[in-house]
Amino acid sequence: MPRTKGDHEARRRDVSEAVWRVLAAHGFGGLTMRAVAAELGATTGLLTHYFRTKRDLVAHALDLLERRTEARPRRAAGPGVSAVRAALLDILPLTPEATGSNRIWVSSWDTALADPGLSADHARKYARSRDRLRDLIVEAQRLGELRPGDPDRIAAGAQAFVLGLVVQALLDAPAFPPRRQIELLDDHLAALAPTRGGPGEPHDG
Amino acid sequence: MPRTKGDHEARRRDVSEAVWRVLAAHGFGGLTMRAVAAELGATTGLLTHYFRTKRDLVAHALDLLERRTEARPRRAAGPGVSAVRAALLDILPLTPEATGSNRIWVSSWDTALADPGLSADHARKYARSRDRLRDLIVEAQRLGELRPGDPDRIAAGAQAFVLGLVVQALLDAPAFPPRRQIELLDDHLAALAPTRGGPGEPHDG
DNA sequence: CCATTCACACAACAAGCGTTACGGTTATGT
DNA sequence: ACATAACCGTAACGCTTGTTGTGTGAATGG
Repeated sequence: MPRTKGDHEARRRDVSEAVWRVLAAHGFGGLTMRAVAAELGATTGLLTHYFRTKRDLVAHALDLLERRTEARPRRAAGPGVSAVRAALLDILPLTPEATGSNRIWVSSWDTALADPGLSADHARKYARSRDRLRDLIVEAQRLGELRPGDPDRIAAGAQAFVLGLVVQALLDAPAFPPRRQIELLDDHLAALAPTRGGPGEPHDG
Repeated sequence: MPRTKGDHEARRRDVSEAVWRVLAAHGFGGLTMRAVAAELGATTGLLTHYFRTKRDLVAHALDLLERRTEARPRRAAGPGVSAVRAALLDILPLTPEATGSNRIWVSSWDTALADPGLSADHARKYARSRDRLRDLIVEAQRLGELRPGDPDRIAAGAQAFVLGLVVQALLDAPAFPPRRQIELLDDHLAALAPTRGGPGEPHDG
């Protein structure tokens, strides 16, 4: 019975992608039903057919963006500090696609800060990311590629650094081209390297 | 002739402070003329009397916030790494007032990213802050309290770190109380300390 | 003490918003 | 083939928005 065969969920994906494009271009302040519909080459009738309310529409778009970001192909890397580096590189806006995603997340903070529920969602999201990073750091420490120290703190520090770098790169792209972002990330990692001759050498047992 | 004597500029300050309060509470998405007027205990008639348009109103409020932030009393500190630490501590949301200011700036990124002109304003602002930080870092290096290395890069790294920490602290206040923020900042600075026995010891000339 | 002028409340405006109702078209199941 | 139901364009709704115009009261200058 459907005009386009039963891929109801595929249509919702199309709509969400239009939401992403509008958000990346005009932010939450410019996100209207009509703008999304126009971006999709359709009318608001389509939108309300697939989403009850604007809130649902945005929630689905952000949820899908998060899951897609989480499921995207990751940079391959050996264990140790190399894996930490790869995980952090995966966050930075080094490609147009990553730039778009990051733009959306940064923009979403305005709405999130005004709504405790959304703030909690974001907090959970970043806490999970921090935990994953911590595991990689523990492994790198075990291999003696990172100096010893509370891995939770090192993870929180690295995450803060990368997050701030994302913001800088978005607001001042010319000053933070990919090469510079990578350079700064490597500086940060170098500062976490084991001190030569001090504690933190590889364990051997 | 004025009802309240000629402090035209003082009234504009009052209005701007109401804007700050609305922004800190409801973000840019909740910033309306009526909301500002209500916060002020007045009507929109007052607002339009002092500002031609909403754009002017917001611009003045943010401009004033920036100047006030820049002119506020700074943490006293000796020269060297202590001054770097103090400058970075001055940015973090360690007090309710600093939390409010940071909330506003983070929220403003949504609007800024959608407008190249505003993005450029922000870029200039952060570049200036980075330059000031760089000067402090150069001095700390000269005193042998910071390891050698391109001071511009160290400044950019420290600024990114602090900026990201601000975001984390705002979105997840329970996980980042003042003590934890300071702890993480000190971790970052410790990682920049001169390596014992390596290069970077104090010059004596 | 009167004319003037600033300060601001009040009310109205058009435009744009999210949302709802409806109707025509099209593919499917029987 | 026919009934059915999903798809979605069209149009209207009530509401909120930024902005404008008008009017009133208070303070001032001559």
